[in-house]
Amino acid sequence: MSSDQDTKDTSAPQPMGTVAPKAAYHHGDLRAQLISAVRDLVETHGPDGFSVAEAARRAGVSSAAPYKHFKDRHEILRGVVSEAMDRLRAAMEAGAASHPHGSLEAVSAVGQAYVDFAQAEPGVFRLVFGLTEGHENAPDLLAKGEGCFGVVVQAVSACLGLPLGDADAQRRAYMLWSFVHGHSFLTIDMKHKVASAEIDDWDYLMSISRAILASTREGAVPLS
Amino acid sequence: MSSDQDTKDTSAPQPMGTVAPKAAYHHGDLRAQLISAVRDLVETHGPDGFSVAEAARRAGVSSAAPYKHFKDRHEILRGVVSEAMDRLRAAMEAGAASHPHGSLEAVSAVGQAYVDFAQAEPGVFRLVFGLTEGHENAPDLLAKGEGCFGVVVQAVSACLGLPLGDADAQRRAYMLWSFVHGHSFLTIDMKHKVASAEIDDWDYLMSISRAILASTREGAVPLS
DNA sequence: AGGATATGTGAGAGCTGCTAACTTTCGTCA
DNA sequence: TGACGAAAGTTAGCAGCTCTCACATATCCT
Repeated sequence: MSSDQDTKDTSAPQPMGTVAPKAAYHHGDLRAQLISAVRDLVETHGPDGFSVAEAARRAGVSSAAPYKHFKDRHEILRGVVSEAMDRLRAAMEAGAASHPHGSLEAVSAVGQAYVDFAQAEPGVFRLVFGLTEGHENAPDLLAKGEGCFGVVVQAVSACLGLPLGDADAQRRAYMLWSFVHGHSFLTIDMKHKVASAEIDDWDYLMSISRAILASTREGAVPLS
Repeated sequence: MSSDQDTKDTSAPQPMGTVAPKAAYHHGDLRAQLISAVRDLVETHGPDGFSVAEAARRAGVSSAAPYKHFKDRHEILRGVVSEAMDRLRAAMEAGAASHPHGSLEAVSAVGQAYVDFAQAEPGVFRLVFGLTEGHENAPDLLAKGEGCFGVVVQAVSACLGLPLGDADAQRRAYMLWSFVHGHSFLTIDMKHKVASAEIDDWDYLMSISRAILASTREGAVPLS
């Protein structure tokens, strides 16, 4: 029930020519619109500089309306995070798919998608990894997180020619992930500061991928 | 003026035997005590689950008192961050100093200190790297951030036998840092979840350090 | 049609951030 | 020594936010 991000488009009950998103009397899809509004707010005013009241105002409803769709302010945030993780995963998969299966480039592209996301939506990115309240009680978010990690594992395994469950592939995927994650964070934290400024992401990612993956049996990166 | 973290200990004007931090009539060091209270709150209730009212309550003063020391709630947070960065830097330097100068172990120890800090104070750690409001207007925090990075650069440069300004050392230091940063974040985010759980930090860090630093001229990690 | 249900509104309780005006304490200097 | 000004605290209070409750309205199902 209550499927997320319903682009299901309730298909205007009355074909009255109201321009566009004003739509239905009973509003139609407040939920999606609220999430969208909150995403904007988080992006512009930072993760804590958001209020459900303001979001409601932007959606053109009373400040009590949101509570018909979310029990908490935290649940709204979780909704935003959930939607964001879906997009992140999609971007990662698209990145992997845009290069030959099993290639080093495919691995790098997954990382690039990650970095791109962080740079394009730093506020949301921080929100995704800054959730503390309700995080524990949100198995769906954890599942999506593992799903994202799964994309990395898949690309890495393919590149190494190892089966999906392989422990070594898993470890290297984690190494890669923590690398990309850290780079993403540092990048958005001091956007135009410090030495990191003039790093070319793609070269950087390729270097790292090569360093971590290029030599499984040559032991250049001896794990454990 | 208004030096931060004054451990300057106003040395009880009246040597009345009040046990300890109750102290002076005019309270003595509200500022430090507020920062401490907020640190606790951030740690237990998450970065946004803090209120200056609650902090004031804990310090035993009225809810208006904090505004004699900080203009904003944000400024209090910045105070906490500032203090935390001092401790982080001290820990990193201590880590480096506990191993031979220029050794790979010294580099790893810097990373270990970082990870330890993140695990010991996940809330504060997230706060440090999650600040958005006032971050721009806080050159002191940026300076401290670069100071921490400087510790890494120093250890790496020493390990590689390169001068302090060297660009290659700088880049490798950044790689290392982003790695450690990412690992720290992922570790605290899914403390007891996902594959990463049973990673031994020290082995992990040594592997990474070796991979990134061991071969400057052999080009195992060809940068740019 | 008619009730059940989902989705909206308005009023309001309780908390918070922050300011203003007042009071107490401390340091300082004539 | 005592008066004065600044520092540091207090109470009162406004505005804004979260969330709830009772009520209104639109939609759906039979």
